Amino acid sequence: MPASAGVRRRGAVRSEEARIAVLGATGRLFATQGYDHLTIEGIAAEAGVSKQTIYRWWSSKSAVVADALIEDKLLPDHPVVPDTGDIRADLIAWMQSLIDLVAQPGNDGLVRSLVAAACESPDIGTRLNDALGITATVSTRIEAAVAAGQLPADLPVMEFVRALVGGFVLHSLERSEPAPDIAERLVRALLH
Amino acid sequence: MPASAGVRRRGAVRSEEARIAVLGATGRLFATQGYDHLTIEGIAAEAGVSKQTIYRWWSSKSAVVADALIEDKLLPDHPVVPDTGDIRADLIAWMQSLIDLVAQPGNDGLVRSLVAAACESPDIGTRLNDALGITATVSTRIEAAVAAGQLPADLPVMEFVRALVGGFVLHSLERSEPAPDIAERLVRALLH
DNA sequence: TTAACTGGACGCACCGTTGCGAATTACCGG
DNA sequence: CCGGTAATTCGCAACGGTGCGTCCAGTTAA
Repeated sequence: MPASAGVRRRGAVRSEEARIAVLGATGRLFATQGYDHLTIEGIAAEAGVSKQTIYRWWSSKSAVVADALIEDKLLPDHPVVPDTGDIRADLIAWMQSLIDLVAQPGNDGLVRSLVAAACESPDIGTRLNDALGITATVSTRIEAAVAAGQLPADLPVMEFVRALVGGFVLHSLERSEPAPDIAERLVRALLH
Repeated sequence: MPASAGVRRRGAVRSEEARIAVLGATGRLFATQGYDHLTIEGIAAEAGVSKQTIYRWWSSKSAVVADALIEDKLLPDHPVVPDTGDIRADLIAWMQSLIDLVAQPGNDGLVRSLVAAACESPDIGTRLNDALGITATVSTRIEAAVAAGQLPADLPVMEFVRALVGGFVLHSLERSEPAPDIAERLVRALLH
């Protein structure tokens, strides 16, 4: 009798090795080529796996990317918001580290790729938030500032975070020359 | 002798008719299918034009889209920021009309398509700003508010606009249930 | 004469699907 | 306990379809 309540399955079991290989290959190709040049056939080749194995378990390119995102195969470590008690300085420092991150060579198209992926699939958009933890880490810091009386109690935290991140995203998409004080200006636009 | 200083060209001249047809077809297909399902072959067929004619004058899909954007073939009329003297109310009204615009049936994927296009081509991102006039119309209103003393004199206007629009974009990408007071909350996140 | 146009064809890449043989794993009757 | 059978996985290979970007031939217009 099966230990679990699930119906007993018959036949070969899913290859964990193949699953890992696919997600790893997706991460590597995503990093080097970006989202839009990512292909199922390319992933299959890189992973040393048959195309059918991918189609059996994932419904689309965006589904694979979403899973790779969850398993942290896609992104380098992302900065967390510091908490020195000075909300403005903390946000500026965090924003600056974000900007430095995407300014590193090899990360040119990172934001672009992530946004493109989010455009294609509703899942990715929401999972991006969860996986990156951006919303979580920033909003807890904001709420702490609200509790400390540094920000008004009725501040719509969710929308504040969205405006902050959205400003960063638009800035990245414009690919303009990065003004050195852009982090400070962006935060000051929100905290005046 | 040619009137202009340019070297006299021989042979047929570029067909303005074909150019207009291409940009018009691009606008129609963009509206109905969105950016990512837009194809050169589809545009050629819709415009009643040979594929070669498109490739002769534009280098890529994004180039065609960028040109269509410039000629105002892509977007419905976009709202302008009112000026009642109350900056907060004006911004909320404007943001609400933006939200209503993309909430209309048929405009579901509009923001998504525009952002996807902006991801693919640097031109489109910057031209989007110019063509929509978003940056211009909002920032003049903001500057008026600054002049009226309703906003601090050292407010980074550019970044303020980016945060506002960016918040709207991220909200659109998430495709979540649109909270009825989202416009008011977004503006309040910036103006507290 | 020269350049732009149409129409059609090409090879290439990738899509998403299907069929096949081989391997793996549970069940079931002897 | 053992061997057969059914179910399910895998890899390999092919299919038709679509769009890409290019090229060529023939026609039309300055």
